[in-house]
Amino acid sequence: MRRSKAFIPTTKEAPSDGQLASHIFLSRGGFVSQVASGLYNYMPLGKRVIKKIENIINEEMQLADAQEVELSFVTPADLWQESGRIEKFGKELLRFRDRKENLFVLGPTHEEMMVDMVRNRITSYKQLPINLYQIKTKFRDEARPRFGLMRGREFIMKDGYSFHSSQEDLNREFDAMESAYKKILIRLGLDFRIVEADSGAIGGTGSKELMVLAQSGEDTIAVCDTCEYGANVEAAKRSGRSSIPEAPVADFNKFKTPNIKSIEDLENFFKVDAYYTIKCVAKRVIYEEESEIVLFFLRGCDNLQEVKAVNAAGALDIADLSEEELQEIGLIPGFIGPLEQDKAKHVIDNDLINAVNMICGANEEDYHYVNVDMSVLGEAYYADIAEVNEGDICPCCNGKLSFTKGIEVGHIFKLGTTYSKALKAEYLDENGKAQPFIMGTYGMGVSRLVAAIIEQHHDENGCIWTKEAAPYMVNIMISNIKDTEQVELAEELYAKLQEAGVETVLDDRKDRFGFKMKDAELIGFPYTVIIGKELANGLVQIYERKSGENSSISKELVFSQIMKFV
RNA sequence: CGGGGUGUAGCUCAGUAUGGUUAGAGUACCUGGUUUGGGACCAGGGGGCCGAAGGUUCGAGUCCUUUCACCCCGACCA
Repeated sequence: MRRSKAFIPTTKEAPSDGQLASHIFLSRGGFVSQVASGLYNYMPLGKRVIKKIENIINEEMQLADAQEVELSFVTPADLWQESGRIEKFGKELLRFRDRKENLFVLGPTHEEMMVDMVRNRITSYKQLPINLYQIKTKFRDEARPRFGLMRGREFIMKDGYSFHSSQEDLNREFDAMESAYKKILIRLGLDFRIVEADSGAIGGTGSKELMVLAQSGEDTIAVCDTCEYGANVEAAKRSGRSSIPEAPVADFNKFKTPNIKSIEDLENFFKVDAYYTIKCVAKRVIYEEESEIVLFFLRGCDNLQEVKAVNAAGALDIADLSEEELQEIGLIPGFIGPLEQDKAKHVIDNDLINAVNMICGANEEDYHYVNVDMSVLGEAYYADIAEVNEGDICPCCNGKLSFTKGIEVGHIFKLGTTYSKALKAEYLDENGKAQPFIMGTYGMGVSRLVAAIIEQHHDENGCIWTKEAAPYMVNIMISNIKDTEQVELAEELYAKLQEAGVETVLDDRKDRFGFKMKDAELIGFPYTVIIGKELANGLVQIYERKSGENSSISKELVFSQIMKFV
């Protein structure tokens, strides 16, 4: 492409709403432009990068025997009724009616549609397994789109669904998809981690997220410093703590604790580590039809992990509540304890099973119990509801956990029969008996990957594209367009590279050296061939964007050198 | 959905407290010339319903009311 003819509107100035490097540079570099909140146009460079990523996905999916399809973007609301997700998804579903007043939904993900396509067409176990996927625009009416392509409302996603006649076969496919996804991210040059995750509203087990490591990531993940274990904090487990403080010595007693309401107050008052205190986090737990107050008890040094809490309560959601609401049911905020009290449902963290030497609220104004032995509770409801802390011991080895931030670019999980049952999608097994499909689902955010690559690969001057994702591999920069010798060599090299199948831009604009170099750095071509004043000595330079290194080479050798690099 | 902020040239922003020539700057763009190794210089030029609607006033970018859009923090997020 001749730069003089290319539609690549770069700007010196960052958009006023740019927060992240990816947003700023993709916008300044002329890759994307915003049209409304969470909606973006892809300009030529952006479109090329999208295609690069799609091609890699397609190649790896083919190797894994997955078949590409394309489902209608507009989906009948009936299907969403059938699966029950029209309520679950809520306002994120963009709904509208056609001229005949039929209700439709813009697809935010396509489980229902894919199941609908397969049901009554795949009818025998002999036709299984099958893995179908598409790369398609999705729409979720996010409450708050942000960070450019990272969290848009309209976005491009690869979503795949597999159908099986046994759990074992699903497990096999799941592993195959995990390794295919790994390959894709490796090819894109990303530093990532596969972590255990919560499966969210879709339901299912064996949920894993592919996280690109970046400080700007929206997810916090716990990783082990010794083994491969990694998990979203929403799901992270621990086997213990790196150190357990010395236990306080006391007899069981009810103790006057005037106005001592917080864990911090207790620590100071009793001179005891928060580990030996019991914290009560009261929440309103919301179910499909009703809601109730639930008391979550944990060690004072831990925090409630809300996703775990929702799962433990078998709820749809949880919400904060006020002190007044607690008082209404006879609880005294600051002094709530799990003993001799059944004003609301209790969920107690696993780490408190048989815990001893504990201090907890006495359910009486200004009183706490000391030296509580939790085993006196007998049969209580225990669950894992605490968020792991940095320094906790890995559940898989003896390493320590630490936190890092990640961008979720992929999510795979085993759906089981959630959708096939709801939508009555069945096949006949060996015995001629109808069975619901056992399903897996595999998602990868294509447009989000564009942003994730830049989050991980940029510097203060702009984008640094990895080779497999770069919109163009080589930029040939003519320093002085009036120098016919420079122009001739550039044209010759341009023709040769194009013939060799190397995606090349020829910067034949009339601008000056500095301007064109800044522009090349902003766009982030992996290589720029500088044809300039050194040509008088028979030399040109190859500038490598990643290292910033500029190496001189004779004009005769530049073509073969470039071919070696790409 | 709660809290806060911003809408003026393609882009980044002044101007709005205190209403008063023809609404400004930088940058980008067009023409001509100079320049050509790190976002050049000179000269000339085009580009605006000041987010929208209503109101107050002799007069509104500026004051009042309504509304829309976008951004930030939070809630939310397969």
